[in-house]
Amino acid sequence: MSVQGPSIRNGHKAAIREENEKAILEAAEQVFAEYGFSGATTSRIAERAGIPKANLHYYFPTKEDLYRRVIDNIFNIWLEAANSLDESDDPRRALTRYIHTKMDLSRSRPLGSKVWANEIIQRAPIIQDYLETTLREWTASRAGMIQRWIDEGKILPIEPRYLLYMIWATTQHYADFGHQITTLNDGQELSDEQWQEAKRNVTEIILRGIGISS
Amino acid sequence: MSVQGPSIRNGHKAAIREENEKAILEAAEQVFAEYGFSGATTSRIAERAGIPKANLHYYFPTKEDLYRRVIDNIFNIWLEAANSLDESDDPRRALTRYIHTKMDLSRSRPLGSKVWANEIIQRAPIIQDYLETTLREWTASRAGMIQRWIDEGKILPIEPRYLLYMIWATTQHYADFGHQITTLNDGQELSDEQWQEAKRNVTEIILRGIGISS
DNA sequence: AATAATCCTGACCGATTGGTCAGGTAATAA
DNA sequence: TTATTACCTGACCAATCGGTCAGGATTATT
Repeated sequence: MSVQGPSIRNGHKAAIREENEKAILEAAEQVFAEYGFSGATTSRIAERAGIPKANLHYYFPTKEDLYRRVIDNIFNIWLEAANSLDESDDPRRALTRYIHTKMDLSRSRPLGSKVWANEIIQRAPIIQDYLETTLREWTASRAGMIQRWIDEGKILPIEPRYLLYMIWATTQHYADFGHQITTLNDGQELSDEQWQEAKRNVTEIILRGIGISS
Repeated sequence: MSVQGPSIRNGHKAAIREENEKAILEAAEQVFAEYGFSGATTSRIAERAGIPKANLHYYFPTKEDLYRRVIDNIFNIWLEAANSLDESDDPRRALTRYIHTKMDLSRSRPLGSKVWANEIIQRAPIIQDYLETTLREWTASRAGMIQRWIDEGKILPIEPRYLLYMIWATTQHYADFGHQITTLNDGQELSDEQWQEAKRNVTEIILRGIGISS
């Protein structure tokens, strides 16, 4: 978190590495988000990072290595955000916090969401193992949590999985389809007020939809 | 709709053309859905259509021509489905029908949805004009319709646009993220029963969410 | 039967792809 | 100071890209 002349003072080399890797990863996220894995080119990424292509391949030997690192970053950010579901045992509080967190991520890190979307649309050629391990476990555990709320009569009986899908779909839509939303907003990105309103609407509809009266 | 030895009898040439164009468009939808515009290659499309690449370029001079035709098909199908919103003035009936239609389309034509998703993620380089004309008009008109329901007290006050986005996001998620859903379903595609359950859950949560009691 | 129109395709084009490599420069360790 | 290590990059590679083209094969028109 600390901001200081690159890296720990001492280690000019280390600082250079850190700086370049960061620039490359940022550029890669942009290009992968926009063109998908196959459509992205390493020369375009290098250009956007402001370095020669050969230098990019010095840090990341193959395009796939770079792609994996980008996906890794995103997945970890999402996993962290996912914890917001656990911080309360009250469904209203837990779900409100989770939906808000995901909406905020769609606004602050739309590129990550797009890379993920591209990867899934392409049938997850690279990260299938994530889906089958971490994501599957996470989903099962949270579905169980929601089921308990149902059993305790805190929310109406619905299939937990389909509720989770709805939350993912709706929140990530604001990142993945941001361009469409902007166009339908007369070419203007959603203002702070509109974003607040969207969050409120999404949260209210879903909560009320599962029987949590506002 | 009629099935008969290719084309209208008479015109063997016309029949051949019809057959080949269809094969190419089908193959193109698959490949564009999976790889996006930049990632798709004409040779891969030709291969999947079972013809030489040069023959593909005989029917569709450029990759962009072919892509436009694919997008055109999808957009028209969606527009037609969109009419299901208008066939009733009762919000429950109209929205139920619309949601069901979109869910059915996500199941029967997931590739079209994926091509659209790819295009929007890439900021709609090809079809921006559709967004700014047809889609903008359609959205404004339906938002007005929903607003009228609100004014008449038939549904709770929400911003119509965000309701539409939620419907699009949730229904299209079952196409675009179908692979993720399948993986989380232990590698099995959703069965007929699960699909029915998903449709019912989605519809109920959204309707109840805007104040239409079930 | 002759002519015209359409369908078809192997071979080819310049441009771009992901990736390599030899050799140079700058920082660190001895 | 002298090795040693790490960083950097122009030039290059085979493979593939979107697209062309000459010319052969079929079908339609006269």
